[in-house]
Amino acid sequence: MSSLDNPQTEMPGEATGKCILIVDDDERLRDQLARALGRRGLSTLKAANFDEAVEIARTNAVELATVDLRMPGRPGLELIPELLAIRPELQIVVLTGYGSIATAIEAIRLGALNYVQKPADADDVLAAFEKGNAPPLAPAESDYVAPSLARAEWEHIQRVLADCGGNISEAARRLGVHRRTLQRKLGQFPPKA
Amino acid sequence: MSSLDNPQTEMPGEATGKCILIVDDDERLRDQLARALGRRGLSTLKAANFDEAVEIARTNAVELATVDLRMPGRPGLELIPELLAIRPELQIVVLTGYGSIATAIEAIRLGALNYVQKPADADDVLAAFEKGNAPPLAPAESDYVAPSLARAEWEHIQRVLADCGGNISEAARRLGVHRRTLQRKLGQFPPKA
DNA sequence: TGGCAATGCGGCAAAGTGTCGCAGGGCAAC
DNA sequence: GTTGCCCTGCGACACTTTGCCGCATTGCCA
Repeated sequence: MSSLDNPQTEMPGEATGKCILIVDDDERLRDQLARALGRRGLSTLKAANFDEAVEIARTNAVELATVDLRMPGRPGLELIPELLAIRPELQIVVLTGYGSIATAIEAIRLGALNYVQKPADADDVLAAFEKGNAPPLAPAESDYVAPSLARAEWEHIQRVLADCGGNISEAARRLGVHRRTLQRKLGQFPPKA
Repeated sequence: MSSLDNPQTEMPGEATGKCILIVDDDERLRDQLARALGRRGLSTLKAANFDEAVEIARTNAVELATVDLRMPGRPGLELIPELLAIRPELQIVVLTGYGSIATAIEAIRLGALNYVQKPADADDVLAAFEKGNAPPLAPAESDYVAPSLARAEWEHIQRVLADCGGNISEAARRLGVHRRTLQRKLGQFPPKA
């Protein structure tokens, strides 16, 4: 258990040393992600909304960006072409709470590199940049098999919960289940498959 | 209630008269879709796998195509660049049983126009072609609200069931629930939201 | 300091689920 | 034909989960 095999603090990857802009309206998530990415050797910049992001992109030589879809003001989807207009070489990964195939497609069409659903940690984000740069047509066969009902339910719960900033009561309302029930479900293990 | 407003048989759309290639290994679904599209004024061609699709694309002036991801032999994802190499103007919509964001992104990267999950009828497919041709970022904010747990479960069940060709026993196995339970769930109403 | 909302947890009736079994239908091999 | 296999629908029953109550505690904000 030496520090050698600790992916938390030592990440090879091509991203090391690059400058990344993190756009998210949730301050806690933003700071947490920034800190984690900083620990992996990236230099980080933060923006809470459309205008801040544009301003920072104009004045800093950012190379990577993560963009939250849902923000007060103009949505993250609109930010993608805007950022690309400023810096055409920018690699953008969309990071969203509750993701849908429709918005994922939109994001890719608009020039995003990849699309990640919360909850996502720094490693997920970095992996998304790498996968986005890899040549396409890699998808594993595992993508072709449907998850079990329990698994699908758990994933959906996690997404909505992340989208509610961890607020169980709010998530329960959105999910249309009783708070007590959600609470009990969360106490269970994540189903394997 | 005149026949005027019957979308089943009278569809305006720009697709009318075009030649569409339907690639799907499930003969029943393929024929059904072909018939429905034919009724809407398209001329249809059918293929059951990679090789048949390539052959038909070579010898026919197809303008549109729907491609199933999962087929015996080479998967539909690989078919996309192959078809585009033969006919660069071809507009391809991916039609898949159980869809994931990952494969949707791959499909778009590979040049597909859009991505539709089964169960999908002819109108869904035509709508996908139209949406794919529309400029991005027009619509869609409605995608931002999470479906209820019951709704999400129902949608997942429908996808897997479609993927199993309507075979309830098989779907139950894949979903990890008892056949009797699936049977009971299917007897319920589709949840509204 | 008093609302207000969120959290965790106990308990209980109601609803849902797993697991039997049985009868019937379609289909391919013998 | 008939044997075997798998699918389907449905009834019954024990067991689990859910909805819904309550209560105590915590954090926030005016």
